Amino acid sequence: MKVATIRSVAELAGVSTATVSRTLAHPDAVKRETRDRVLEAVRATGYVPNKQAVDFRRRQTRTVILLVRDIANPFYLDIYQGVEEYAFGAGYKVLMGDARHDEARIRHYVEMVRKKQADGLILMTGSMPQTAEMQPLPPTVIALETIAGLSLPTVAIDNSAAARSAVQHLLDLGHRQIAHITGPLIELMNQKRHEGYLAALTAAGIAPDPQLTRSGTFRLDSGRHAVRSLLHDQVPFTALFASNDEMAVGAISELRASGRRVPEDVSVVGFDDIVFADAVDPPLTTVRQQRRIIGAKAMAMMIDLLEGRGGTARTELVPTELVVRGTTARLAQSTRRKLSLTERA
Amino acid sequence: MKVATIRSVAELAGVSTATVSRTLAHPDAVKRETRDRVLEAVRATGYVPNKQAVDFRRRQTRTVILLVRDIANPFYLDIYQGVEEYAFGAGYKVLMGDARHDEARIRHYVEMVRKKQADGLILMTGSMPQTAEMQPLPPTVIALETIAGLSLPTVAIDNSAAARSAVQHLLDLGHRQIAHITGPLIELMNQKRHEGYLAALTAAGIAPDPQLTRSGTFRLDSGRHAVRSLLHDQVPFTALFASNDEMAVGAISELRASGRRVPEDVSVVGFDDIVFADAVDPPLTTVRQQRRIIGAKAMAMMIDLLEGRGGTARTELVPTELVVRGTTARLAQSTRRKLSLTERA
DNA sequence: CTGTTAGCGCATTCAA
DNA sequence: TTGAATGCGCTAACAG
Repeated sequence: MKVATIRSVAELAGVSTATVSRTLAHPDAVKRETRDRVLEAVRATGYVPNKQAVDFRRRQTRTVILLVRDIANPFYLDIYQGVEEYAFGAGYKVLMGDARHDEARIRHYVEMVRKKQADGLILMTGSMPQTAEMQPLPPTVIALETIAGLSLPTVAIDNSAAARSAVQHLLDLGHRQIAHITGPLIELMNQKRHEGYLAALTAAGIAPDPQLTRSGTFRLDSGRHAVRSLLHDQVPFTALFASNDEMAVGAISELRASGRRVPEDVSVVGFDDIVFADAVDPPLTTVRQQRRIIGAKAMAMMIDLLEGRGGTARTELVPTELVVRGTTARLAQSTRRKLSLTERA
Repeated sequence: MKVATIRSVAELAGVSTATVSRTLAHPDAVKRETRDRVLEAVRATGYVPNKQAVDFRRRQTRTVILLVRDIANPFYLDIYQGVEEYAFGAGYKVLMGDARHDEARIRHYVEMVRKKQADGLILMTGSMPQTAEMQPLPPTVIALETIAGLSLPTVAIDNSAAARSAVQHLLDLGHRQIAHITGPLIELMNQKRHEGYLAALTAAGIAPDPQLTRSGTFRLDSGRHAVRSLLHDQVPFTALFASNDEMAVGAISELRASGRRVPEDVSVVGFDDIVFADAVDPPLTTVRQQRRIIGAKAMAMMIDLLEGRGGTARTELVPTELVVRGTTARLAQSTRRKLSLTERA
């Protein structure tokens, strides 16, 4: 089937293609009468401007790549939603790219910008190849990550403060022996969360016990493993802070398997507030990251960057929020007594 | 910063732009010596072909739109992964569009194909506006859905057989009073699942009790509501089949709240095998849909369609699989006795 | 095997 | 206010 082009419209309306173009882009630069004739011809032909040609001509793609660590992680879905929503409104498209911790894939997506398949890059990976051929960097915004050696517009949360509030909640409930399952500590984000944990304890006059910290991988199983290892080492604890919800869920499952109840015997706090945090039983107390807002903000910064309102590399903080649900409870007297006995023994 | 074009490469190599183009696209249609000179010039200039120009010239976008009902549903994420993976390998891009049960949004994404922003459409919505201006339809593949009045290449599962296997599992465990929480029955998919449920019962010589069927919305809460309404109506049941996992999780949570244990008092089977099916406690018995495979297959069909190996509108079935985990158990003697007493009373 | 030519569909000068 | 002319960057006839 033949698609109408600007030429066919121009011929039908008896004007030049330039006038058709103008009528559609700047209607008030065209005499009323001409405009009506053109619009009528547009209607008659069913003409729809070929966006590919328009974008080519304007040397823009109106496409942004959202590059994430792992596309299968629902966490990024919410981010994507925020990005897409904002982009949709502004007439942009969003391509989600899966980095998979694979340099080649990352490189591929960065290359897409050079190949004019996208205008910019929202990075949610912890790294980026910085070879010479990657220079200069495309318009880039970073979300929730930090990339060593790069200073770019960033939307972030205060990981340390967020972790601290989670641990403070446990302290407020009377807990003193609080374990931490961290994320991979190579990443600054996870170091920050651990710092927050330590800071909360220290501020409460508790000397952090290194035995209480176990490092995980963010995967559910690593939450299980961490608990198993804590129990194996017979480290007493009445509460546990996990640096993400999946590990928290894994931890709870392992605690149960060992005969401990949550929250009666052990309180658990997660991080992220993923979709299922509210659905597990009991519903998970956790630190909420407003992912859609984070996504939308990143896209907004991206558009600023692309459309010249760039400003300098600033960082915008999105607030987090502790959501108290069913996995945390006041430290029970009995537990407290039992533990003191254990300690004395 | 200036980007090298094919012209600059041609000048540096002392050849025509056509030769540069050829060298890159059909290397062996070029004399060895020339080729080397061109490649050297490419290296020297850091030339990368402008994909936008290439695609424009070839009137293709190498982009496919994956249009889903609700982008926030992690279910589609796995589909997306399958689609993206296959597309990545074939040099295609994938744009995920959010239909949100909104005709206007659907129309928008269908329009994108007409505007040459995408080559084709993978539909995962239950409907599609079929106004005159939407004709003719763009290259379209349907996944896991059926759209009334449209006969298009489709990748599907056998919903009826899958549901039947789930219910058969419950029958095998000795259950006779099996409830079904359906998805929205306007959709063929959900009718089919309900048919499978009925067929399994009938084949086992059980007359289905309409009271045991409750319709849900696929959302977690509707699982809760369905159970609440079953209990309120005092319909006895020892097992429950939910047409998706979220409703199953909601149902379990409500069963627990009412003092019933899963699976000791009530067995539960879900549908989908979403990421969290394995993480809830106890892990959910469910029907697995191989979503990545479904996605990949849909993309494969799309490419066939676009690249002319189209064939006719065929349907490919992807097998499902019952995954037995912890929420189903043999009907307990005690329960059986209690129920008979109830029935007699 | 290579160069010349001719667009793809559109937006944007520049003149009129 | 409008039209003619130009070219974005590239590929694909066609001729040589």
